[in-house]
Amino acid sequence: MSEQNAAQISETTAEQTRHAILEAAIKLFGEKGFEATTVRDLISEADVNLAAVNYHFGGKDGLRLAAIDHLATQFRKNGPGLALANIDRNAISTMAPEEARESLRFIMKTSFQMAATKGGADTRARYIQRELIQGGESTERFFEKVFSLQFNLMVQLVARATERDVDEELTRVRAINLIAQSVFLNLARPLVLLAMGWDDYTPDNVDLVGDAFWLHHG
Amino acid sequence: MSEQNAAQISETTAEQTRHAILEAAIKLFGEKGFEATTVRDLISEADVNLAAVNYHFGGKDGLRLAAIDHLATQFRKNGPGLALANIDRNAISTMAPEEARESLRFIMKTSFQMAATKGGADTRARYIQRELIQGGESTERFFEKVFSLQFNLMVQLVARATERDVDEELTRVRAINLIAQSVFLNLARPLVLLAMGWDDYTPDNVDLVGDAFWLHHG
DNA sequence: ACCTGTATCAAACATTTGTTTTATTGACAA
DNA sequence: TTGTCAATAAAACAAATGTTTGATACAGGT
Repeated sequence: MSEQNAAQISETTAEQTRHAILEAAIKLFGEKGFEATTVRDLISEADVNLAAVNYHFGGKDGLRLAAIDHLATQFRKNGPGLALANIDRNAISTMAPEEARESLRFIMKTSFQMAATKGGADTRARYIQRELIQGGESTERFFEKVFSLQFNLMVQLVARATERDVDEELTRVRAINLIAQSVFLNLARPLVLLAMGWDDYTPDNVDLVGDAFWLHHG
Repeated sequence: MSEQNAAQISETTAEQTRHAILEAAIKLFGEKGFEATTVRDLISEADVNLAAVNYHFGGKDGLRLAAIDHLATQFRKNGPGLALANIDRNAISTMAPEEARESLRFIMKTSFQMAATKGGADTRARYIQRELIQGGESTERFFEKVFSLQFNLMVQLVARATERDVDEELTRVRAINLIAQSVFLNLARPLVLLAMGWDDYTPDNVDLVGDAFWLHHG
């Protein structure tokens, strides 16, 4: 166990810096965007040495990809996956439309609430949503690691809610349009606050938004 | 008229460079983002001298604001405002719900179609949508110059479609959620294409999307 | 005690980036 | 022709940025 201990101990302290850098990356990339965030911003936020980013992640671009993986792990545990986890996946195919709609509304409210609430979850969500629109490798990585699974569950629920088939493109686009509403309200927060005349997303505001999503079928 | 002519002629050629730079800015800011676009990228795209950006707009930041103003003008003529223009604004308040819904669907289809179709309009839309999420001065500028007017019309239509009051916050959020769907499908195009298994927004795809927006009331 | 390899640190490096400077052009008026 | 002034062009500048280098600390194994 000797060499394991050696590895363990050194990796433990190293893991702290790795973690600090990843958290800083998610925070700053989410707030200001990837290009606008400098390596010196990152190491200042994480309180580590300048060379640490290159040493541990091979560079700024490497950090970007590592941050997605890091986030994907967290996201599966604490993200909207949590809301989806309460749904019995095997039961979806036999759900009544009304029940599927209720599940969808619950998921929408919960995921938006988590994303909009201050305290870490919001910057994480903001980072993810920035990557979504970026295109390129990071978007593909995020899609397969995080988005794909949950999206398919949404599609199944929408299919039941609208009494249509899961394979229909219309069903899939409708699922996207549900996600769009939640994402936009977070990503375009500055504009939404202006349009609503709000100063911030208060609990009351979040409640109201949760009831305003369009999700009935036509 | 002598000094006017002098001004006119020189301003004419100068206006060409101004215009070329503005178009390049909208294109590149939309494609890559503001920070990721260098002044040298811009002058290369516009085929003008390096100093031209600073000479005409005072700097990269000045160009950003000027591009919004430039876009606001075009947008009022050729943007979604066109779709809204077909609606008799005075008639909205007495519209039947069904008629208001039809108007909304028409606006959604038309504006998405224009934004998704290649040929200039798409990069313009992408630029606008990037500014929306940016925050800060540019977002405020865009909100008051472009978004505000059209948003209020949407609110009025949603109010009629859902038979609720224009002053209700629920009505306003619902209007935002309509816009969200169209914006997201354009802005998150890389993700949407992955999720749908599409290569691009073909006319058929655009048609399908146009029918998939959620806008019935509940 | 000595060696080994990982991790951290300060300093420096090579580019890139936004901006400025200086010179030149070209059109129009006198 | 000559002078004037807005516009353009090429070169240079200073600051910022991602990355690399060489030295040092330090823990664990021999």
